[in-house]
Amino acid sequence: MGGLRRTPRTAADDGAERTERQVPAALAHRVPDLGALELLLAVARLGSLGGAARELGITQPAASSRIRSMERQLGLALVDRSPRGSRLTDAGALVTDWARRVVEAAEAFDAGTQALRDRRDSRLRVAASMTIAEYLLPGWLIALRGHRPDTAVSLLAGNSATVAERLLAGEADLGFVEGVSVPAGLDSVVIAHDRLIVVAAPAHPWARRRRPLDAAELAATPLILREKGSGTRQVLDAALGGLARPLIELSSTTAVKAAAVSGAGPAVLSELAVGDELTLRRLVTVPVEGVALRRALRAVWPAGHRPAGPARELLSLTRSGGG
Amino acid sequence: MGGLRRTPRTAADDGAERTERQVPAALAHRVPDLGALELLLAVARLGSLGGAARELGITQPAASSRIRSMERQLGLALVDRSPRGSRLTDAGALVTDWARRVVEAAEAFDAGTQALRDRRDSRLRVAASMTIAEYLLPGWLIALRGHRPDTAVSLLAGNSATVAERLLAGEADLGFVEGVSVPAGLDSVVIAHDRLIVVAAPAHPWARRRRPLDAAELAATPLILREKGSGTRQVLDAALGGLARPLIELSSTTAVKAAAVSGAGPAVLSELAVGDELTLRRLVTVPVEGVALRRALRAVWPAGHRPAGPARELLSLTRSGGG
DNA sequence: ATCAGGGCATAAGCTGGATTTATGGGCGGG
DNA sequence: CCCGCCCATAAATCCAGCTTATGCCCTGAT
Repeated sequence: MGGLRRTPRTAADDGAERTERQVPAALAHRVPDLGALELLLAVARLGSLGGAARELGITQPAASSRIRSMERQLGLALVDRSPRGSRLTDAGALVTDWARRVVEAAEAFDAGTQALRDRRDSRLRVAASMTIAEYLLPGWLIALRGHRPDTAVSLLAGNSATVAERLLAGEADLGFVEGVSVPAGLDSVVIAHDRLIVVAAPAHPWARRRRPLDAAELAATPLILREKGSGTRQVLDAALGGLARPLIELSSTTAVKAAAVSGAGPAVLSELAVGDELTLRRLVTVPVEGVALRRALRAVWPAGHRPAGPARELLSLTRSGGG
Repeated sequence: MGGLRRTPRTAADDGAERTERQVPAALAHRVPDLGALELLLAVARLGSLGGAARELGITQPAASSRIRSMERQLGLALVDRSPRGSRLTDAGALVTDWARRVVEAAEAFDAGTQALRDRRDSRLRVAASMTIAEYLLPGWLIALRGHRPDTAVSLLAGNSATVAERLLAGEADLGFVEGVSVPAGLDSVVIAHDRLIVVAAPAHPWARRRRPLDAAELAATPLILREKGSGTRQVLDAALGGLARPLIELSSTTAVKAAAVSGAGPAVLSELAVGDELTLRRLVTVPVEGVALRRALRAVWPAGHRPAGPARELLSLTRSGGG
């Protein structure tokens, strides 16, 4: 039914010599598409298939059929239909909760890509460091959309220097940086804090360590690190007195995570970046003491030009946020 | 193009009297489907369209066309093609990071629904309280799948009493509960901790509160709560001495969140449940002091029957996890 | 120099899933 | 007792994505 429609030719031909993948079929074949998940959320909220259909701008039979095929695909009864409405089954309630998380991630994706696209004619131009753009900004944009639905936002992501440059050139209205120091010519306010943590693959000796690492041990061990100049690296170098020894230097958080997961060595990363890896136990935190790995996340703007209008709105959404 | 194909008839007919929705078009029309996102991740990892196509079991032209149409849909150049491979553009790297979060949520969805479906013939039968089933278990299942790909797991979600019942009836091998006490006849181990937090809509007076609430104030104020008998409610009642005053009682975490977001009043919820609402600032935490709102999450099993085989495996994955 | 190989693009044909319109059957309130 | 809301089924349509079949580009080896 919902599975592979036909054995793809490539798989049939060289299946013998190909190494078997962990995931036998693509995820997309086992997970309903976003439209179906959205529909399910609407049904849960409104208590009726027809109502959900109206909200999404499709007809009632379309909604009915789509829910039904989702139930077939999952092999689960999700909604109890009755002549006076539809309610979620127990399984349906749980599935809907998981679906909600997928949809929320998709909303963040949407908000992010939209900002990346709207480079021109936008009312609010934001420049942000990579970590903030990656992990925090989409959520802020969704919140902003909730308060001011018609504010088009554009996003430029880069390092602290780029952010400062754009702000000073008048090409951005508000910036976000995570470094240790505020670039010259900018005013700032701390909006949140973030901690760097030491992580290692579960098989690494440090993963079983009880006694916290101290600065000397950390400085003496070669680590998987972001490149010099990144916000993360700056903080670490400052905390250790410029001594961090790189095992490898990589240019993205993702690459650092991947290297650490593969067991190449311990890494230092923002706690924002490793949530999933920790809960999946692909990485383990290594306790550390006596090292100042907390860092401030700051909103910045050209000195003297207090944010106004949409920029002020966004700023107020971010302050005292998470972290 | 990717947008609305045609104005749906319902929208054309009664658009005038319908209240305008926040979201003008369905999310699914603005976000590439999961297959495309998976493909993008594969391209990022492998550095070639053809390689990604092979990994997903499709042909190279299909991958090429799909990436291209995703770029058109998003209005962004995501990959730099060259005669010797493809690399992500700067925008592409950011988009890929956001895409990864969508795919991870989809993986959790898949792991969860699969466990819900595999009720029969599974090698490991898990019973879990709602909160754990909702927020933690899918991640554990993904991790377990990584270590033991062929372990079929079935999930039964319920309250603490149900979990105990199933374990004692031999219908489940391992359970997870979040209550204050361990049900009779079960052995247990604490695998993590969770805190209950008091939240309110940003417009609520408590949202601006600096001085922490104390137990007396909390007990004196009507709160949005889960029903009596839920793990959350048990902990709160115990912490306040059985005094929690309900403003409304609702039967799911989701319903409690929705009520709190809508401004009906303050609510008490697990911190696991409100991550997104806090970062989106739809809810704000209210500081509390002198109330023991920390609770243990426990793995449980029939007294004397130490988990073995797959159950032991899963248990070891969950211990010293997050929290 | 030349050729093989990996990588990407374009074109044409096919298929399946999702949608729409049209219609029918249950249940409950005025 | 009938009207309204809700859901299901049936038939026709349409589009998005897939496959096969080629062609071009670049690189590195012979």
